[in-house]
Amino acid sequence: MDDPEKPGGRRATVVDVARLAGVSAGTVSNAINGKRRVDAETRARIDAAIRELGYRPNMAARGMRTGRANTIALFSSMSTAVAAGPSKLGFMMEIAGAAALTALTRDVALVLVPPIADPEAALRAVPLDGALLVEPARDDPFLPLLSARAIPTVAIGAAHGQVAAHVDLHYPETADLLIAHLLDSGARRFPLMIGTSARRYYEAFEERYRARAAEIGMPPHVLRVDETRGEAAAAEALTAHLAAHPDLNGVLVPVDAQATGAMMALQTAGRDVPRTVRVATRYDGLRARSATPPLTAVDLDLDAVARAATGALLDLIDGLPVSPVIPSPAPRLIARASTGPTP
Amino acid sequence: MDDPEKPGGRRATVVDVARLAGVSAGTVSNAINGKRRVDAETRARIDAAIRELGYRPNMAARGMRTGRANTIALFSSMSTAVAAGPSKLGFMMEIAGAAALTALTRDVALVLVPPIADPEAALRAVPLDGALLVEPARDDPFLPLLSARAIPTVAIGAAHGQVAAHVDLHYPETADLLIAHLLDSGARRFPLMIGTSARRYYEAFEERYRARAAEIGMPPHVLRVDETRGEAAAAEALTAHLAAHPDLNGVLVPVDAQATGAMMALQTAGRDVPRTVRVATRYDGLRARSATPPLTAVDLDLDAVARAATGALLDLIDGLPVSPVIPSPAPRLIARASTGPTP
DNA sequence: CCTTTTGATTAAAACGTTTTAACGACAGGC
DNA sequence: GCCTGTCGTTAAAACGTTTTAATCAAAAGG
Repeated sequence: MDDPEKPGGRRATVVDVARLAGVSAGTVSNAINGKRRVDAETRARIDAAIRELGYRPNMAARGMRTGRANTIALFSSMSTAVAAGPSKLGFMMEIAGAAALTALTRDVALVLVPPIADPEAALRAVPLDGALLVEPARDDPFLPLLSARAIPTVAIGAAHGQVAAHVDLHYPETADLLIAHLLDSGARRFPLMIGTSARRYYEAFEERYRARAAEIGMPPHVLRVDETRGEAAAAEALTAHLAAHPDLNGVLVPVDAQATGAMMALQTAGRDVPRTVRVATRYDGLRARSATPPLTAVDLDLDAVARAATGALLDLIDGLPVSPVIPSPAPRLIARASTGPTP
Repeated sequence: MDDPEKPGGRRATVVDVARLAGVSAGTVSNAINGKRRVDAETRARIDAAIRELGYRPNMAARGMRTGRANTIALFSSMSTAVAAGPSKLGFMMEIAGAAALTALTRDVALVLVPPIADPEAALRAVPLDGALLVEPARDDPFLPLLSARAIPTVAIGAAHGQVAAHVDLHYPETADLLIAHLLDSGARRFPLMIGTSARRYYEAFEERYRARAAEIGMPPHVLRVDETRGEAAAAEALTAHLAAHPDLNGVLVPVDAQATGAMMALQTAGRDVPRTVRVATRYDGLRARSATPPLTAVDLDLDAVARAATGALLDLIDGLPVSPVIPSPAPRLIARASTGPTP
């Protein structure tokens, strides 16, 4: 089983296999990747030779010939500050795990590209067949590089029209779900806190929030808080808002790190969650689950999302048709203590 | 700046550059990776040609010639069950981020290999120059594959002698630190809860625990709990132990997911943490920080650990001498409310 | 002034695979 | 019995680098 070395010390190559099977190198190649028909009997001889020599194809050589690298990258475009802490890391990594797994089942490796000072370095290091982008901001540094190199790209959850396809994360529906639940749980006056970077997801939340607020006659307050400054900035912002609007009885904070920041502000202000203030967030990660009280959030089924995105990207690379917006499971509300008595 | 295409539509190659610079392909190669001396003036011409054509080397071709893939892999050998939940994910991912970053600064990409049913698939997909293994168990499925392929491997925090080098995670010192702190905070009778898999880190904790218990005359109780069953199993186990030993006033639970499970058990048993029972864990992740009360833990400086491991692996690949045990920062106790009044 | 050494360069080989064009054998249709 | 395909196979070309061995010019040494 472990006989990867030829007597000569060299690793077995396709011509070694060919020689042993009494056949040409081209036929071995065809037998291996089944592009052309090859006689069943010769194929058997070739398989035997492969096993005997412990042959494994040299991927670099194959890649050079085919132009394929069998590699896709997952780019985390969030700012270094956020990524450094465990803030959005959970989101990224839930996706990374599932994406790596589905890629591997199609014999493709997933390389991780964390936020990096010099984005070109990432593309210099390794050849890529495609890229996965998680909720890219409008000014994402990787996007121009990827499109300049004509690397097929699939975005997860957002696109400003710059990518071939993106999987739908249902931003408006998610916003509606959370807003409706806040209203149901008795919140009548609640601000929306979002980040300052240009993300589709913030835009969608703001749009739905303003629309619904107008419908029910709630004065809208949108708090834009620098998400790179994490919990602390969120706490400060909400504290300031509380001073100006003491009558608030809810908060909608989609970014989980900001949500826990908001909770801190509420606690130091002596507000009781959920009795006097309801809090809801978006990403149902460890952060939301382990807050006190646990936060109402939305199950986005990131596992399924990652699988869909990866599958679509691989199809795109293979030249198969891919719908520009890839469907994903509908978001599902997870009601927790932060918006009322737990069921 | 973006002119990656030759008029012909092809991407520029080394011979295109050579032609434009009026020089041979070999010289261009030498100019690029500086193996041989090349005249300053010709080098300037070559650089100009490279810029003009937007030339970027074809990594697959280079890899075929040199045998290098410019790729290392991070293997997460923990069981799928644990990895699926966010349990040990934080640990893994803190390392993944830092490792990917340091690898990129040396023009190497990091590929992520999650636990997978068929470990061979991971190695089939992509050529690897080396591998990083996070706290491998004694029967880690990847180890035999890696050594059969003679892939340089560095373990993080543990080794049963099967790898060339490993970075020291200071298991005994960490155990001593936590045990001493529990004693300082007034705990006199506390069990140790560890997982059931064969990990160096469990062994070290058990050894130190038993030694110290013997010194101070505390009856040792080691609870082995299946870590793949997460919080729930830990809660059950501690509940059972509480029934048999109601006099306990502390718990040492290095695995963070089990620590929060233990907290649940204590809460439902009506125990007050930290007043009547002190709790301490090892990994200072989101989980420990956001528990109520927050858990005393140990700062392992995983960022530095990952940098050290990655650097050593790359050195190993480059044939540089690497010490078999790579030093890393000493562990530092982070006292939190779970072991006494917060400072 | 001849011989050696050195330094910069080059042409060609090599890396291991896939693809192309060509080939022979064999079958079917007339 | 001849033309046409079809099928399986092959030899050779191609992919884009790096490396090797050779070449040439200039400098150094006597």
